[in-house]
Amino acid sequence: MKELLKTKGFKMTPQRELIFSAFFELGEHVSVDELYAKVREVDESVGYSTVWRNLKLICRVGLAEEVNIGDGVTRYDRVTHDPHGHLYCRECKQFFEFDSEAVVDLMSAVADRQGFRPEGFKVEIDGVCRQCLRKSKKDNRNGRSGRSRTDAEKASGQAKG
Amino acid sequence: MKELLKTKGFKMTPQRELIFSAFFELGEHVSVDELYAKVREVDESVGYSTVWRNLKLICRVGLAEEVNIGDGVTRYDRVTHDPHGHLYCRECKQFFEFDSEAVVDLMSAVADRQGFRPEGFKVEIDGVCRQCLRKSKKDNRNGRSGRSRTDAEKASGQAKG
DNA sequence: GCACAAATGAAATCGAAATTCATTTGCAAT
DNA sequence: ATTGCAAATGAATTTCGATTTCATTTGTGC
Repeated sequence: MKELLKTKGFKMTPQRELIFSAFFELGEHVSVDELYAKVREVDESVGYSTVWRNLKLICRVGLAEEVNIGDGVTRYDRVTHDPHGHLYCRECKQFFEFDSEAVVDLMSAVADRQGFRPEGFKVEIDGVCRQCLRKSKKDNRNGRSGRSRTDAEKASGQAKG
Repeated sequence: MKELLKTKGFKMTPQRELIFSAFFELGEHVSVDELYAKVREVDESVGYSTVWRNLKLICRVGLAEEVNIGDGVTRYDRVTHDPHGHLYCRECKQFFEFDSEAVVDLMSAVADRQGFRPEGFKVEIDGVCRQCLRKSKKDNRNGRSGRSRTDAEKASGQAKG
């Protein structure tokens, strides 16, 4: 690791070491804030911008890549040997992963057909996960209803959503 | 269209009508700014927030959905009957599209396997498009080189990227 | 040790997204 | 056509994540 950085002209500092290892201890889909919190558990003095810059650095050297699901927060995924896609549950806001040889094959087939050189892909399926499906079924049985705001009310910017 | 809105409790206004039709005149991957510009060509008095809110409304009623490629700008895609994926060229920053029955099938297969109810999916392949591949080959032949900044220089936040 | 580029931390800045608020407008019921 | 009122509008503002600035400190090669 240290060598990977050195050969590219980067220095190794205590903060950097801490940030890197913290990133790899956390799972996938790490946001800057999450990483920052994790790092601060160990060393209170590390600055936010240092965490941010090092997260970018981790990407730059090819150990992670950005993931965007559209909630306004960029997350970072460790680059593994097996590419994967994401299932995102709209109810519980959680990520699930899936690996699929088939997806990879399909992606390259599609790219090939258009003379496109693929360098990476992102596959995201939005929906509702098993747990939440169960839960909402139960809620329906118990007769949960009560809508408080009309569609129009929600659409206008009059209240926090 | 007018009816679709009415049934959901929304009113039709001149601005809304203009914004909706402008959105559908523009192609895919429309940003708020693009739509705003388009709308202002016709009516100088329409406000930015009105455009923004109506673009959200278009999504809310299911006629469009957000697309995020990670460049910090949210774009909106018209929802068509045939779902599609995106090819994004890292060189020219352009989008290309592809349709594929196979992708859809694969997506639902993956979701099924995990008891996940899919409501939508996003497939993005990043890479380099045909044109840019050609261009970079040519550049190489002409001996373009010259690096001005080290990796470390680019990684630190000292200069605009 | 010395030189010097790289790295750091605090604060400032940027920009897209979202909201506030005073005012206007669509439209359903008179 | 008038009226009541929620929805819609536009300008300005706020929010908030991402990114940069800058003065200072720190690694590394010599």
